[in-house]
Amino acid sequence: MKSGKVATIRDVAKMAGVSVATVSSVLNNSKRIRISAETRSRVLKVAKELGYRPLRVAQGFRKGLTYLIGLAIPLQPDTPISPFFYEAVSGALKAAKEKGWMVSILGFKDRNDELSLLQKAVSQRLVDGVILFDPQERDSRFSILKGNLPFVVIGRTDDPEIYTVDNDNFEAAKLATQHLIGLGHKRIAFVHVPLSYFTAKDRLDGYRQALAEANLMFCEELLVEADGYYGVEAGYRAILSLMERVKERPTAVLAMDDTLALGCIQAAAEKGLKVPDDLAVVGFNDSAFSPHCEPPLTTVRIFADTLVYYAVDMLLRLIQDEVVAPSRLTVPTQLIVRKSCGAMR
Amino acid sequence: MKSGKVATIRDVAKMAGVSVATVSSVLNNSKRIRISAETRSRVLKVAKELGYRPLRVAQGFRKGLTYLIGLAIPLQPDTPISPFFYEAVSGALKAAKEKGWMVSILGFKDRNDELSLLQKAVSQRLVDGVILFDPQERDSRFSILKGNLPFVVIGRTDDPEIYTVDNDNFEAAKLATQHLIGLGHKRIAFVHVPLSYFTAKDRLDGYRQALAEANLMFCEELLVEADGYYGVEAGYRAILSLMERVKERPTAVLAMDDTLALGCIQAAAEKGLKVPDDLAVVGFNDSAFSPHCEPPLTTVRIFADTLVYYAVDMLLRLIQDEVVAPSRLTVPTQLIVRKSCGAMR
DNA sequence: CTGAAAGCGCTTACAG
DNA sequence: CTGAAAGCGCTTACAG
Repeated sequence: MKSGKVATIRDVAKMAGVSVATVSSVLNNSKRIRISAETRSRVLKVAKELGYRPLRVAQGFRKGLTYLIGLAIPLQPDTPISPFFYEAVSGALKAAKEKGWMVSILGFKDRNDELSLLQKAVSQRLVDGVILFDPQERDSRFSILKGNLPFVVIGRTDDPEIYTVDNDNFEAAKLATQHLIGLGHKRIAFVHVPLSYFTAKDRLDGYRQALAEANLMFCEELLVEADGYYGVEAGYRAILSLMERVKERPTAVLAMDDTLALGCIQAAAEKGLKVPDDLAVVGFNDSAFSPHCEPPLTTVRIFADTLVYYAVDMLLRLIQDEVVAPSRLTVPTQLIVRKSCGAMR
Repeated sequence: MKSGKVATIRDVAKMAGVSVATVSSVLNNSKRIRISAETRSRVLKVAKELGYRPLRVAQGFRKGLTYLIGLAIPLQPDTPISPFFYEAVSGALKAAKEKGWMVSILGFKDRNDELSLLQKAVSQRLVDGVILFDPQERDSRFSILKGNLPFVVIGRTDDPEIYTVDNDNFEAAKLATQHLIGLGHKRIAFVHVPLSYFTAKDRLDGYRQALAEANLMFCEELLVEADGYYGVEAGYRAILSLMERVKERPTAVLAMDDTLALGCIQAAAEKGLKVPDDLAVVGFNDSAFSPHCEPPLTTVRIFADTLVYYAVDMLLRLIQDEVVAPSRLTVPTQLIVRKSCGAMR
């Protein structure tokens, strides 16, 4: 199972009767240097005959590159599968492939694990750059990377120097809320993750803006933070605790994720509330189960692949010291109306 | 955003007053060589002070390694999300991390794309080894890799020289079929992917074995090949076409994947058949939507993370020329009973 | 027990 | 237009 011997640049040079420098120049199309058409075609022919391709590690070593982009992704076995990251990988791969880079998954269990991973990525130069997800306020990941390893964040940050690609969370939440308002709802709960996450903050702002524009009162009591970050269980507990402490029940709920939304549906069923009649539910992410759960879930689709495609494209420019025009990109979202919001009656 | 200067082994050697060879030996704990405790601790101290960690590419280049494992994974934007691969990545990461390797996703669109990717992986040594999925008869991927790049296959193969880790498809399908037989079913349809895939072949065998042991007749007409490989649509079309051409309808269906099973449920609903009363349905994979669809899907869970964990572990031994005891490992599966099979009434 | 040196396979100034 | 040489940062025989 050991690898066979492969031709090196020296073999090609020898067989073509030129120097290794010439072979390298031909193969890399370096404009720095002009090669006669005759020499060029001879080199190309020999290279082809020998099946020669430059070793990636050798090139990388020489140029101080790994040709690897790292995706820092949470990967706990017990966590609900997130199609978001599957799509994210897909988008990253597409952008990387176009420029000859590869994608490596930097999986971590928790925040500390992520930090030590990034530390390692910096000190050992495991990758040429990193894509980060889910930025928070005073995000300690940034200080590890800043000045040491190029990175692009999926989401929004405070720091204008940081390159980001974000979906338009403000607009998305505003649209979803307006959709519910249009359906006649006045008391709309909002199930969110901690507001230290910019995503949560922005969606809350969009939610409030929609209420304000409709002249509806914003009620602090209709906000509830899911205790387990994302997940069906967390959504279940969140909406139940809200129901218990509130005098007048909400007639609709906007949840920051489909898993949270699903938890709300299950809690409603248990309380004898029908979805969407007694409680309209809208989620985020258009997860794999969303079209198939009962009732099918109205949700805001995030284009994770597009998001990450642009992020990796940006990152590769940073790595190659190209001029990167906008430091922050925004990708729109899409409201997918199904039955759980009650619009399809 | 450029990286700052990092200490090299030479810096450490100079500051510790030793040679680079000594620093390397200390840091790598090479037993080949004995270092005085005093020298060792001095080197360690200096290395720590300078925050020195050997550059991964430099080490790799020297040793002819990339420290990268490639996962050859299908990645079409329009394909249903497969939690299988998400779990697979998770398992690969775990095994790789334990031995200091990284995981790179080799994403491809179709078979040809995969072949050229593997070709590139070989000629440019993009990775040290590859994990392959979904083996077929006369699988052309093997000839590209054999003798050129170590690889382990998730699934079964004909070639005894190839290292494999497989879930027990025969037993899984047998158990699922027996479960349906136990529920009183005699006409059980089997929706499968092309039988050139060993997974399909083995499951068909398990299905037949269960029928035989229960003295039920095997009816060729109850077999149907999904035309679009996997996917809800494919399952939908498959079961409908079977229903049309068969004189007596099946009362149950075993589908090779949850997406296919879901398609069967939707087709049944359209035909006015109730699941599970008129048609019991069992799938494979325990997908994200399976607990949440209507009715919740009975399914055979595949432990993709375990499967790939062992595969990567095996692969790393092959790469490091360690003795690899068994060349083929089998991981059990688990039948998860929900409502779609009718056992929960 | 430790050091000096070779060399992994490339690319890139530098000569000519 | 092309070649000879340096060197990226390590590890590993080889001396001593």
